[in-house]
Amino acid sequence: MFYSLPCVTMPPDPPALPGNDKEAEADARERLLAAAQDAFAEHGFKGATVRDICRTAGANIASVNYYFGDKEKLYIEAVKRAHVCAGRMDTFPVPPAGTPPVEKLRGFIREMVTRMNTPASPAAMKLMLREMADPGKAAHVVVTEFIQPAAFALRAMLRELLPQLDEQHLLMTGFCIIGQCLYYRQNRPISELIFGKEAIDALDSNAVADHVVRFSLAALGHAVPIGDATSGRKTSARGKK
Amino acid sequence: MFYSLPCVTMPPDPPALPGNDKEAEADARERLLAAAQDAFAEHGFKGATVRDICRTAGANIASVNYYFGDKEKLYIEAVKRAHVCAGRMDTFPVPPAGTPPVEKLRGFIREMVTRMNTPASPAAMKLMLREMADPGKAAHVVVTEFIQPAAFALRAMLRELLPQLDEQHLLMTGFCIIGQCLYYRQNRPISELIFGKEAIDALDSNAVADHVVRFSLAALGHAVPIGDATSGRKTSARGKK
DNA sequence: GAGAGAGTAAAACATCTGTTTCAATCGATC
DNA sequence: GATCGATTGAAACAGATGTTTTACTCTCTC
Repeated sequence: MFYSLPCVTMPPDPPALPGNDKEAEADARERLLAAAQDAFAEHGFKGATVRDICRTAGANIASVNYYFGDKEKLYIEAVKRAHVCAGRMDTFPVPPAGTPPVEKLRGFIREMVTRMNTPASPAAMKLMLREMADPGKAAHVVVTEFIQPAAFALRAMLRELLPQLDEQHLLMTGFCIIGQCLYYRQNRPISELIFGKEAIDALDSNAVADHVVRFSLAALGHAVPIGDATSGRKTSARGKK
Repeated sequence: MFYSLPCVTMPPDPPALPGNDKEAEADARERLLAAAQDAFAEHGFKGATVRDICRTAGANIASVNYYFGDKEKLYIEAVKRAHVCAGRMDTFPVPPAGTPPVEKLRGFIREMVTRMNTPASPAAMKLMLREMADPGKAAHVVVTEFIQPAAFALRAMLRELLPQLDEQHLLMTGFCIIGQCLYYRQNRPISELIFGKEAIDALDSNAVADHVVRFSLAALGHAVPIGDATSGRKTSARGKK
């Protein structure tokens, strides 16, 4: 199992904060960022108010101007911080050389689903998803540092796995996989409304990861299809191709 | 091909509007709803302003109070209207009796992807997706009338197709399929940022539908896996089970 | 200890936003 | 034509919100 996280797994300390060797009280700037992250995640950019953020952070109204300039710059910084807290996607563990393509893909999907469903910081993940659903000024950061590396890694794996597939179908295949990974978190509230909160809560994160892996690999012909004998864990099941 | 739409395919006239036999000018209430739909779709509930909506609708500020009471009630009505414009999911065409389960599923997925990617009213779809991503007071309507029927229909098909699967895996399988259907529209802006607008625009809606169908059916063992011989269109390819 | 500079506190500002008020207008009915 | 109800128009209101200003308090340096 090569995908043990080598990077941050807990909400990390403020990354490389100058002069932050204090004991208990965090920097005001850092408190503002943390409060902003929560508030923006919960209410969006428009919905969150700087007054509320400052109150939560125990700082004065003027401090957001002092440290960040204005609300929007604070927002962008909060998103940047969130993408670190949520676990940067470009820090995906690299499988050891010689790992079979199918195994690489399996590890990737598992990692993706796991990170989505049990993020180190739920608020950070929520904020990132919000920015993804409605890209604004901060989307560039999220895409460049968080998503694009993962997307390109996935595409490389698929190309290795399906060398005969044209670009467009390769792209769509990646979307099919990512779509599944994103669904559970992106649409969890709605799923709960449809099927009831209990039914959704009952879904174990590991079981979801396993299922998405099997579904995707089966679609690619590298696992036993869903619904077949329960031992559907073998890698290259059918001797086709 | 049984899934030709029997219901609305164009932005329908205001449904059952009392005394609307006029020629050109629409009811002020209807103009407000239309403008609100666009504004809320574009900027969200907080971001859209009643002043802007009224200006677009050519109505007075007081009219939103007069016709709807307040901004939130206008929002709810706009969402209700949107879910009609976007094509109610409970109006899915029913396949003729005796249709094989696989064909039913194939038709369902195709219909779903098509409706998502080429909606009658893009703004309406955008507003619905917004409400789904961040469920508020209007989510209940969207879920009950738009999504739940489709979700239950899908689950019934899957149960018919995979009778030996337990409830949880049935649920997850449905999520895997819906996740793919939703991805392209829900994350189109981000996809464009990652791979470039041209690459995404180049994806034909029909090709996407075909691909999602094949990916899903292959995962269920009812189509040739992705990457196999290009003739992957047969229904029950492998002679297993 | 004086001075400088970083950080904080409280108030004020200007603008925007949802909502309300109240008079004016229009159209049909008696 | 007068009356009544529905609808519209313009202005005003009250509150919230992002931002700025100004004075104050530390802490560190000289």
